[in-house]
Amino acid sequence: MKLYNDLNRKKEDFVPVDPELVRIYSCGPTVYDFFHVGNARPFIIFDTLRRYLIYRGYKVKFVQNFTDIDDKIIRRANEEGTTSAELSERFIKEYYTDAKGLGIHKADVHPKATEVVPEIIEMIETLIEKGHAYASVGDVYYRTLSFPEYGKLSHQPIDDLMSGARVDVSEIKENPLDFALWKAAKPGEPAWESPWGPGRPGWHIECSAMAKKFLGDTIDIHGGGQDLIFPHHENEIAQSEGANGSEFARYWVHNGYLNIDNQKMSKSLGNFFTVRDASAAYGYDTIRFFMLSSHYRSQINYSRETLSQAKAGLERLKNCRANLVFLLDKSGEGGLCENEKAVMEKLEGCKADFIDAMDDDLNTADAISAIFEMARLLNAATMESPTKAFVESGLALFDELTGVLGILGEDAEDEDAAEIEALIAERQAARKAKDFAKSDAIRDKLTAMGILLEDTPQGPKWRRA
RNA sequence: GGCGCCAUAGCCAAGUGGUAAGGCAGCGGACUGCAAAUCCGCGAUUCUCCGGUUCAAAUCCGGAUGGCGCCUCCA
Repeated sequence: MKLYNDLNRKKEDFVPVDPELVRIYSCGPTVYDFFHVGNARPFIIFDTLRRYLIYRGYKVKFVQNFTDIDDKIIRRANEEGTTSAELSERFIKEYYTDAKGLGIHKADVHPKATEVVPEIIEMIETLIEKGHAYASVGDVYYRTLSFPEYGKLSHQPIDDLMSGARVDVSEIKENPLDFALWKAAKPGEPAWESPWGPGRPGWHIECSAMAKKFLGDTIDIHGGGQDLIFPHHENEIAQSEGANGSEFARYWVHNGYLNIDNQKMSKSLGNFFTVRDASAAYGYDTIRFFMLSSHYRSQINYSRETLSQAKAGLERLKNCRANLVFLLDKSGEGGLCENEKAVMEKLEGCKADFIDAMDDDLNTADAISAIFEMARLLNAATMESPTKAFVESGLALFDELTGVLGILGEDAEDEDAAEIEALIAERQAARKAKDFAKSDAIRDKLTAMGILLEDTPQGPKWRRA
């Protein structure tokens, strides 16, 4: 597999340090609110990368953190008259709700920053010992100039970074580029004891500490949004490599931005959509499908039109699968006929195309086109009395590929099935009696219940919209 | 000022040297009580523009125009 590595800005063959186990760290949410559709992109992308690596036979250890202590959380908690801990717990729960809806599997470890404070302190002490950090009035800062490779991920000469850095009027920091590892507690803020007095960890250090604790000094893939390249990931490299003395992450993979109506998402423009709200409008599955319909590194545009198009496209794949499931117990026994054998070969060709696409830097857009081709072949081949053997193997292959992308979700038991089946039977009776007014009325009623009904040569077929 | 990205049919979107995937929308046909779904057929002589390299370029090089991002919290 090839992956684009931002360290050298090239597609590289992916070779994990340990051929048996791929170690991935992906930056997770700061839990002070529902996460928005922009946040959802990396979650979906790296979930898909993880699924694909597993599909290709790797074992994967996947770590995604929760930032559960920071300025925004403290501020929001104060506004709501609650504590940081309660607020972050609440939005961690909400994260899991949306993540599950989006088909994002739970990470192997979901560490919280507040759970690794001892490891963070230990790492900061190491950095101080090695001359990479210094304490200053209860804070601790990273001495950026002590790490000569600073800027190697963002490809910025350190001089340019310095000229762009905000000049700090105070003399707390030695250099404007220095960033906080430990922040002294202000009155009323949550605080942990440390050698430098009560305080809390800076944002960047938590990821370095968690990656080290759960994945070791060198990880294979570090993921996140492009906006984290600088300063967050640059700082992680400085911290981890400064403290551990070894390479931190071998492949740095970043997803592109998500724009709203061709504009950058921003609260001042009011073009902000949470996944919770977006899912109500289009469905979680549409959001995931939409994200995977373009290459992960390109910018994508979230709009009413693009989401509606994604929903319609996904519909085609859902119909294909529903048709196969419907035919499962209605198809004839016996082995594949000659024509079906030929189609199966073409389906295998689609699978090969799918793998080629995914191997090429996770080209999910191209991979999806292979699935559409597969759908066309399956639809055409099952128009009249396919064999059960064909339907079964076709469905298995279809599920295999859509499952890697996680785009069709899992079958859910329908609690209203009995009632729906009764209505459909009633409608069939009306149709048989050529009482079309009644049969159409029943179909309208089912439509209102969110049931899509189709008449087929094998009888009526229904599924949830 | 520094570092980058993008420009492909009405819309979305693959394609990094060999003669333009796929999807949505639309049109025609088949099927259907009607519908839905599905199948078949139809759309870029051409990839923003201008030069160049090459037997050959959407793909490489130079330039122009337009759009965007990072360099500050941010997925």
